[in-house]
Amino acid sequence: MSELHPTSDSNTYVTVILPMAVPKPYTYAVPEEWVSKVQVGVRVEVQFGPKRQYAALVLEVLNTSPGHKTKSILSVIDDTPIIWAEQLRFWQWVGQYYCCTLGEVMHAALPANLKLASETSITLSPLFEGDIMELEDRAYLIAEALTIQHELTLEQVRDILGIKTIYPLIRDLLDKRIIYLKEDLKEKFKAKTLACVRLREPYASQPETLQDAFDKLSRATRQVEALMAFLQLARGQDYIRREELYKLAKVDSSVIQAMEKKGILEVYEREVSRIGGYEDEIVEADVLSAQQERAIAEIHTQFEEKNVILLQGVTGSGKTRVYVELIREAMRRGEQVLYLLPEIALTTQIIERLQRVFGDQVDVYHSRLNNNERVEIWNRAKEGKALVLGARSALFLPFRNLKLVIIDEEHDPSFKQQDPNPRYHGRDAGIYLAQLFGAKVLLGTATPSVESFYNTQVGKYGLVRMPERFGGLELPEVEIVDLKKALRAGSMQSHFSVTLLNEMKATLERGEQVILFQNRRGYAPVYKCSTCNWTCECIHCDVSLTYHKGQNNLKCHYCGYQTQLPKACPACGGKQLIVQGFGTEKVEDELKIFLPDAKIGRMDLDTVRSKNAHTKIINDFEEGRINVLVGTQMVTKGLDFEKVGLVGVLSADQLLQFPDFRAGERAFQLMLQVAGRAGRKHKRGKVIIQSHNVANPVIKEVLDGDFKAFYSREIMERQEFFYPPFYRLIRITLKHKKPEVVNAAAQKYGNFLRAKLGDRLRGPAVPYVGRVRSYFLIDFLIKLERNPQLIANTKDLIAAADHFLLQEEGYSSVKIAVDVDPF
DNA sequence: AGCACGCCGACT
DNA sequence: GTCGGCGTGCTC
Ligand SMILES: [Zn+2]
Ligand SMILES: [Zn+2]
Repeated sequence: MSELHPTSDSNTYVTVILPMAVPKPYTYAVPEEWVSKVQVGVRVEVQFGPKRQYAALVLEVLNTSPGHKTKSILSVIDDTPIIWAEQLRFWQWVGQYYCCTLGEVMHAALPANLKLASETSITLSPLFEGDIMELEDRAYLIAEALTIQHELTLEQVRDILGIKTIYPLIRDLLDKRIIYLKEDLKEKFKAKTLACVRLREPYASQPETLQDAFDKLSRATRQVEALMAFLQLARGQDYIRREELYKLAKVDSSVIQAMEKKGILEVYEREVSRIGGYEDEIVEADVLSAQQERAIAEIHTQFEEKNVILLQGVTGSGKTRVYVELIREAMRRGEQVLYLLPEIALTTQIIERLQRVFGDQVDVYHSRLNNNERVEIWNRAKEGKALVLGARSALFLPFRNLKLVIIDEEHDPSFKQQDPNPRYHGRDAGIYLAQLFGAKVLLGTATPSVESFYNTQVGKYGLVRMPERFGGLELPEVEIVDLKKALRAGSMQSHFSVTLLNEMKATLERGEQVILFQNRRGYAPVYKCSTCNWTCECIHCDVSLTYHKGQNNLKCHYCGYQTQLPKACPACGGKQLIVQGFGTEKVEDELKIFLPDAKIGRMDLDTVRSKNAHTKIINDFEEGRINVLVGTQMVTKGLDFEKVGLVGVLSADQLLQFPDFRAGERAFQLMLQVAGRAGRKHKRGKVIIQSHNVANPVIKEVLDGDFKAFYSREIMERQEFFYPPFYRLIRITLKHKKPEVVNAAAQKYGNFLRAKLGDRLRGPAVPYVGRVRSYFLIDFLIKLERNPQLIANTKDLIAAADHFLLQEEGYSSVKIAVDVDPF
């Protein structure tokens, strides 16, 4: 069963990282035959436990026996390391800083194709067209088995071949694209296109020839109708979608195909983000604005002293153009650049813009790629690809000469990984990574995070400002509507003040567009009995269910649980069930009544879920098929604002009520970001913010667009109440299916920590949502002065507390999540 | 993370 | 009597 590989000992050993949550590295012996190939950073095939094999990563090569029994590695998978020394050091920092194991970091860092394990499934590539007879013996056996069985786990492959060492072979087959990992069936990522229809020549450029076309079609009535429908559509818009034509002319593809054959129409694929939008003009402009020139010069000067610079530029100031210039310079020096964005901001628009400037010098790394594409980008980064545009996880790519890291939308909370370990912050980890490489960091945003701005104030970061919009575009005018007053005056129509409704009407009459922001999806967050106040709640979580009118059901936004609407109140039998609060769906619904002629669209998680929906909504908005767009925070990103005359924030209160210390900061950022969407080329845009609590200082600061005032007030509060950037926070969450177990565990765990931490420990406390996915939760919060020794000791203490609790009888199944810098 | 080992309740 | 539930500990 556990006999070792029948090879001679070499007295060479390796310590390896296993791609999972085991606490420490493990040591394996290296048989003579593999000694020459083994080196730090290559993967080796190892047996771990009685029956599982993994691709582990070599952390060290040792020449002395570890003094305990070892297994031998089964093979060396790679000829060259898959990561450089810098990445290994980065992994170690991430593990230490964010309190997780190296294995968890490895798991997050490597693309799936580099993480083989015995349960990994493979399939034959549908694209493989070679003759399997020509494959080498073992490859042939695998390929043959796959033609019969379609799918095999690596465990089964091992059985079929009857040998232990299979990973190098698997790697080779993956490299040659003969096999795929199972989850790979994701289709190749490509730029989104829409099928459109246009006239062929000469009809397109010479309208007078159209009569000939009609003559050609004379006997085909359906085709004549289709052509008329086409011409009708063409009067209102530049591009006509095939779907639209089908709908209006009530024809199907056969009719259009017939017309294609006759040389009248043609169907073509059009890329959705059009060329020549306002942002494009800025990015590709040959001439820099004076402000951009100044910013670039200042960045150069400040980089001589500072490693990190915060570039604070209003929406539309042309920050991207500044990045382009800095990227060009780095490329000329043969350096690598990483351009990091929040995942949702990584839209086709920005990708294509950079591709138009840098051609194939740019790679894009994001979650929509399939496994093969990921590995390709991985390998090119290792070979020195000049520019990688990516989301958080791109930090782990094996750069070797990284000299510039651009982190755009620096303030965005989605840079923080929330759930599985490592719970790292893309911006903070990016700054550390840059330091490892001696690279410079440019943080860009219109609304800096309090931390980053603080760092500019204490001289740690440089600061460069771009206060004006490119091409003299004016910043929008902001108006606050006091909902208390409006309510008293009886001038509210549901959630809309008269001010907002009138302004919307006026905007639409001028042919401009409106964006409405409400940061909550669904119809209403609460569905309850009007007689006894009973509320529909999730059966797995302690939250009320959100009513979704479109699907006519109730949904939990924490676990996805869905249920039908109750006919009567289960508590009192009452038949009067009502909603409370409102989300985007309700806003959309009511607008259809208040503005019957408006073309209303909605953009939130529910409407963009299907494959092309997101792109389609953005495209509809850009081309005017939507003139009122209702949405959640998604509307703050990727929309061309050229024709947006008005932005409305329906409820600022909901943003300000958030139960953590960042509520004010988030609200300020979101409101200014969404306000930044307003602004037309030649006219000033307008922003209306509705609030019940106009006395809240954040409202006034947004009104004035006054970041400085916001910052000064906020930073004082942070100091007074022991919050970042003055104090460091670590949140620890205990979870268990039984409330009494988690309560008792929290008691013990808290006592253990409190003995050393005293008042620095807050809790135990039931969090805002006390039960999620059937797990009961208890939170602790540790507030630490910014003293490296204290922080290091505390992390050790937490590790000790975890160990202490888990070995205590009855608590071994309590889950502990440590989150460093949680908010 | 998985997997084996071991100790208690409810079935053939 | 055994089957299988989970709680516990270990994996080089
Ligand atoms: Zn009731
Ligand atoms: Zn739930």
